Amino acid sequence: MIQFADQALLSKNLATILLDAPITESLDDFELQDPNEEQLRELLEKWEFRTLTKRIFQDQEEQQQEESPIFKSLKTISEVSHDYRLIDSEECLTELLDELQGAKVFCFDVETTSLDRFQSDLVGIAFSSKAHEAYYLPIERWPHWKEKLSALFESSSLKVGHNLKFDLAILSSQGIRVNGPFFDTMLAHTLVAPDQKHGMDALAENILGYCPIKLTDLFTQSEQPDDDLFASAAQKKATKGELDTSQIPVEKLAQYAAEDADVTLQLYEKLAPQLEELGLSSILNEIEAPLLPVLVSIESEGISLDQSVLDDVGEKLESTIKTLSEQIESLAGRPFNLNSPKQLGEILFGEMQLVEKPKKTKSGQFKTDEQTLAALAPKHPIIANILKYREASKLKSTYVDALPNHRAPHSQRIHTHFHQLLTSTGRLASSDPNLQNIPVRSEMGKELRRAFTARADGFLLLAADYSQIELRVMAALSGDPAMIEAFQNNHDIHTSTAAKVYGIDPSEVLPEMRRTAKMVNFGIIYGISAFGLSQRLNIPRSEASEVIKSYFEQYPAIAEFMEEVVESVRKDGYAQTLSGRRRYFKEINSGNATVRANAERAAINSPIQGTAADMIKIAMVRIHKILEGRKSKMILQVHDELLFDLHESEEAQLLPLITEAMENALVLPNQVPVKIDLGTGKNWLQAH
DNA sequence: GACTTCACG
DNA sequence: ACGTACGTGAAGTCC
Repeated sequence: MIQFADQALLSKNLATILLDAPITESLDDFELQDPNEEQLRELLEKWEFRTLTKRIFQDQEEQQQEESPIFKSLKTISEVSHDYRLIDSEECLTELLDELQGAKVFCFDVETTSLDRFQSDLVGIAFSSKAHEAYYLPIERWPHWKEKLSALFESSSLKVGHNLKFDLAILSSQGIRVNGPFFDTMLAHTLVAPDQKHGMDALAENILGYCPIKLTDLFTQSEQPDDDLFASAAQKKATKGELDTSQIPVEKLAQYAAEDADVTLQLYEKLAPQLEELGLSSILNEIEAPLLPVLVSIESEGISLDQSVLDDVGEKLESTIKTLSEQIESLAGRPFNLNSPKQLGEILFGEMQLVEKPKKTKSGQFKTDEQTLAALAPKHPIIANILKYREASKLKSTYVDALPNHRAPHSQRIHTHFHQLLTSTGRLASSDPNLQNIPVRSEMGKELRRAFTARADGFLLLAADYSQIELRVMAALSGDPAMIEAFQNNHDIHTSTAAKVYGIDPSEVLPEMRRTAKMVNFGIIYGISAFGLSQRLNIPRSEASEVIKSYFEQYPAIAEFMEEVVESVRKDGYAQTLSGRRRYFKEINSGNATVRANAERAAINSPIQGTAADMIKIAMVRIHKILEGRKSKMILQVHDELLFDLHESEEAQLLPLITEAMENALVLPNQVPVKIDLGTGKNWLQAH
């Protein structure tokens, strides 16, 4: 029941507060002068007690005022009622199970001692299947919790959670099998509003108008629970250590955990229809949600790292770095920090004056990137040494030195984090460590791939790559007959392009021509410009223009496709992949030509890169099912490649199954075939 | 924390 | 006249 002491005062202050608030829809009808009780009630229901008090408190804190009348009056408003229960008896547990087993949808949220998925203990699990109602089960008090709950997790109910990858990882490490379907409110919100924040607190406030208790607040000790809310806000930065939830009294934690589960379920109820309205449900239901357990599995498997290989490569790099530093400093005439682009720029262009007018970066420093330096190589021997130093130094610090620190204590393997919807195109991203940018292009860099090995004797690494996937996607989306024909006849696409562009027979294509054609093909995917191409190929812009013109004459449908994408983004505001994944471009109609051109290139690239991402994600889901119950495991995804720890006994059987799953994950339009290259070996280098 | 550079697809 | 290839993450410097 909502009550308030001084209606007039309350409404005035509420209006002030709410005008700054993100939820404004209900304010349109809000009569500021004389709000009636009904309107206030509506607002209060939307915002709830804690959200309001938080805002008022912040306001008061900023102005360093005494406790305001509004503050006092709000204390008299009762919270929107909820029923959060600590499961401390068999009766209560039975009640939970009865309720959840009958529910088509329920939400759960695990509480742990740490955010590290491999070094945290399970403390408790909260459940909710109805708004404003939730249960919290403390693991400590239920030694046989697995037997009690396993059927629930294996049920076919829709499992809702926020950042489910974490919860699934924790439960999986406990040996609990959790069956889908899943609905992750974080993923859902990322699809619905990619530019906003997706943390639960942000969502609770922006979507539900509700401000949940912060976990950090539970650590502040207080004699009077009533004052916690206000005391903790004042000292919110006081405690920022380990968030070990097992240190919190169970009754307190129960309220927090239950609230999270409750809020998450309420978020699901809001987000599911939004997703449906935008036509994004199938992306979540058919691709991203099924991918969750696959990523959990990949991350938990990890990959073996052979330290002796790293040591060998590291030693070589070390001596290269030492020799080169000495040579460079002697050529420069004085010692300086080789790792500082600023200092290097001053040496090369300030002191040595290698060029008339050196290129500058945005902030006015001398440019010293590889492209700039490579052009200066003939001018002075120091340049070649600097480039070699840069390469060695990069390999040493980013890979040789850093990778071993990521070895997990429990497995001695490397477990990357995959970010499912971080990118704007739909690709995965990998971090801590990033295993999607392990060197392969340079000879020295390649050697590092020998350090990534099969898990044990009897296993091999299998690399399965999509061949030219983005060009195939572009051929399919554009429907260009010439490019489609090249793929259907399994021709080398760059040679074929060179032959067309130069008007010669494929047999007459010289390596240089093929190289140019390859750059053009890539350039097209990136939303080509004559300037960009001329830079990469080191040719005059006029020449680049000619090549592009000839390209579009040979592949007219590709030119049309590019225009159509830009046109539809101008009209609808977004580009989409074959599966309907969207990316919005608000700058597509910018008055600034540069900004607009950037948006246009990104818009052209999006459906291509994004469709390829859709395809491999679907393939991963399919392959994960195929591998169920087998020794072989999927262990990595690198955009167009999947890496497996393959048991030798399963090789003959699995290779065709994996190939089929990848080839047919997403059927491309216009009969464009999809091709897979396979390779095996004891390490990642050999597997290619 | 911004900036620069460079590893990958 | 302007200033671009698309998408990422990490390490190092420097303020």
